[in-house]
Amino acid sequence: MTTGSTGSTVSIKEVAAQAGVSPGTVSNVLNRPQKVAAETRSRVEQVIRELGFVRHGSASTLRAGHSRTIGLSVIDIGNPFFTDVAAGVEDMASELGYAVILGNSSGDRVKEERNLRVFAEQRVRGLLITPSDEDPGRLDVIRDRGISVVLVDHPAHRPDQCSVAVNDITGGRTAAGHLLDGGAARLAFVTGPLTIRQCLDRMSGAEQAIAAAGLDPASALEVVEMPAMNARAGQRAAEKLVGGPLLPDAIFCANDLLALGLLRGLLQAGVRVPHDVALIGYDDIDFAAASAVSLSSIRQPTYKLGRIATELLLDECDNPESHAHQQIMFQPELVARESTRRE
Amino acid sequence: MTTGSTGSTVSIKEVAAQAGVSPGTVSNVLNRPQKVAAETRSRVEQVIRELGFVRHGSASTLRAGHSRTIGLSVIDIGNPFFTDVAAGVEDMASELGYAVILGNSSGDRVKEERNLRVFAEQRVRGLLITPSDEDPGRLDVIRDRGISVVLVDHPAHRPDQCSVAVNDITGGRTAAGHLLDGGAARLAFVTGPLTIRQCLDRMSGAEQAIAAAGLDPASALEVVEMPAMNARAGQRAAEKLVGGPLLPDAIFCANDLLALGLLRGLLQAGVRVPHDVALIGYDDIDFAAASAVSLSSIRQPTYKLGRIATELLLDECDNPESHAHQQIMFQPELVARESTRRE
DNA sequence: CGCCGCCGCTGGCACGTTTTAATAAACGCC
DNA sequence: GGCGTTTATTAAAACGTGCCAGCGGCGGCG
Repeated sequence: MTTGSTGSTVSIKEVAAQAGVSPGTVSNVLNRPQKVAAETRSRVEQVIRELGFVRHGSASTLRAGHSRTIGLSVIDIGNPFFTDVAAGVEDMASELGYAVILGNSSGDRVKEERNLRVFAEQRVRGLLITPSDEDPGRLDVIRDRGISVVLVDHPAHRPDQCSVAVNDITGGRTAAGHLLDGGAARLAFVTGPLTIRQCLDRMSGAEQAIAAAGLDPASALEVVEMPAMNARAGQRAAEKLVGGPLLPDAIFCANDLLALGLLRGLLQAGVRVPHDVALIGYDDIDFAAASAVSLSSIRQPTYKLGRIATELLLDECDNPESHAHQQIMFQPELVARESTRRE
Repeated sequence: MTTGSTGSTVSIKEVAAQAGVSPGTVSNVLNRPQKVAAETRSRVEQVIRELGFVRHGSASTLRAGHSRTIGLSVIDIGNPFFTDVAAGVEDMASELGYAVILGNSSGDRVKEERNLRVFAEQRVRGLLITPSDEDPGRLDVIRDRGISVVLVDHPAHRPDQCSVAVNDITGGRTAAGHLLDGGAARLAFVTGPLTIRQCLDRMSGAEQAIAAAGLDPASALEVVEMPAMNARAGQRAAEKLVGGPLLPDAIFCANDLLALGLLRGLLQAGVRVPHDVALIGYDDIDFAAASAVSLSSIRQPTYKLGRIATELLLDECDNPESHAHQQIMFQPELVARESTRRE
C-alpha cells in the first residue's frame, strides 16, 4: 500500500529528509546501526521501507573504494564439475552479501582476457579463477589493481596467494590402483590435452600406481590424448581403442564426460563393461551414477571447493592484515560402481 | 615494459594530464571516439595503454545512471538446460560489452528474492529471469525501478513485456505422438510438480495427442508426479512403475534428468528399453545422446534462447522508444534415438 | 573584410554514497 | 556548578566519470 512505486529511484537524501535526519545518519543506519540511537534508527528504517529505498551499489562502491561483487572465471560452465563449484561459490557469496559475476572462458584465452577486463572495470572485490593455462602473468593485471585472487582447482605456485585444489596425483594413483587391484595389467589413459595440468597430474599418479605394482609404466600404460574433454571426444576415443590391435584390460578417463562417451562407444561396439574392459572416470558428476552401467569415478569435493575458495577470498579482502595465505589441497575419494566391478 | 604496475588505480585525470588534454576529452575518447580528432585520440589511447588505465565501472554507472551489467536469475544452475541458456546469455552479453551477474534460486523463493535485491542494488541494466512460479508481483519491485525484465522459458502474460519461450504444449504433443506412432497404446507421464507450468503444459500436449489418436486420455495416460525433477526422482519413479500392476507401453518424462534416472531404474529391474518399454525425455541435454541406450528427447533451442533473450533485453534498454515488446515462442523438435526405436 | 558555423577541445558540475571532523547535548564527577 | 567525557547527530568533502555549455580558431561565404 505505502510501498512506494515511485517509478524513479529514491536516494538516501530523500530518506533523510522524510525522516528528519541528515544523510549521514541514514548511512549510519545502513552501515553501523549500533552507532545510532534506537529510536532514530527505527524511524529511519520505517521510512526506508515506506519509500522502497535501495542502496545504490555503484555510489557505494565509488566512495568506499571497493565493491560487494566477486568475479568467477571458469573454463567450461557446461561441465557439471564447474557448475557444482559455481553453486558453492554462489551460495557462500550470497550468504556473505556478495554478488557473483560469472565469466566463462570456454578455454578461449581471448574470452578469458575479456572477462578479466570486465572484472577489472567492475572493480570486483576479489577474483576466483580456474586458470586455463600456467601463465601467471595475465593475473598480474588484476593483482596490480589490488584485487585479491584465489586459484580454484589449481595449486598456487607462490606463497602470497591462496588456492584451493584437489590432489590430482593422488586421484590418478587411486584410480589406476583400483584398476590394478581389479586384476588389470594393461591400462589405457584417455585424456584431454596434456598441457592441462589436471590431466598431466592424473597421468603421473597413474604411472606411480603402475610402478608401485611392479609394472613398467612405459609399456603397461597406453595414453590416448584427445583434443577435447567432452562426451564426443570420449566416443571417438572408443572407436580408436576398439579399432586398435589389442584392447586394454582397463581404461582410466581423465574426466567423466570422456568416460561416458567412451562407455557408450564401447557398448555400441559390443564391448562389455566391466566384463571385457573395466572403466573409471574422474569427477563423479551426477550422471556418472545414472548411466546404464554406473560409472566408477574419483569424487572431488566440488561444492565445498567453491565454498571454501569464496570464504578464503573474502577473508583475504575483509581482513587483509590477519589473513594468512593458504594453499589448501583436498584429497579425492574413490567411488567404485559397476563399471569396475570384479567378475 | 612500460605497462604500469602502479599498484594503485589510475584515473581518467591522470591520463588526461599525461596526454596533455582535459579529462573531458579522455571521456570522449572512451565513449564517443568519433568526436575527437584522430591524432589526439591515438595519443590518448597510447597513454591509456601505457598507464594501464581501466574505466571505473561504478563511477561510470553512477554518473550515467545505468550500468553495463545484466542480472540472470535461474531456477537450477545444476540442470544442463539452464547451463546452456546461461552460456548463450553470457556469450551475447559479453559480445555487447555487458557483464552477467548470476543468481541461482534453487527453486527457493527466499533466495530468489535475495538475488533480486542484489540486482536492484547493483542497478543492473536489465534482468533475465526464469520465474520459479506464476506470481508476477515480485518482479514489480524491479520493474518499478525502471529496470527492463525479459522472461526466459516462460511466456509473458502482459503485452508490455518481452519473453522468450518454447512451446511446451507442442512439445508434449510431439513426444506423446511419437510414442503413439511407435505403436504404444498405454502411456505414462513422469513429471515434476504439476504446479510448474512447463510440466503442466507438456502434460496437456500429451493429452491432446492421445485424444487425437482416438484414445481417452483419462485411461490411456498414467500420470506419475514426483516432487523433484532430477535423476534420483526418475529412479524412484521407475521403482514405482515396475512395482505397479502393469507396465505401460511407453513412458514420457517431463525432463531428461528424470528420464535418465528412470532408464537406469528400468534396466536394473531387467526391463528392456525400447523392447519392453519405449522412453522419451525432454530438453535433449548432452547426456541424453551419451547414455547407454541413447535417449529420444524433445530438443529445445536452449543456447539460442539465452542469446535472443539477451538481445531483446539490451535492445529494450538501449532503444526504449523504438523497441517493440515481443513474446517469442520457439517450436521444439523431436530427436528420435534408440530408446524409442521400433522393433 | 566581417560574419557565421563548425570542429575540437576545455572546465565544471552532478551523480549517491561514505567518512571525518566538528558540534551539540547529556552526563557523571569532584 | 564548572569541567572533562561520552554520545548522537550534522555538515561537508571526497570518490571517478559523463555531459553540457561554452570558447577559440579556422575556413567559407556573402
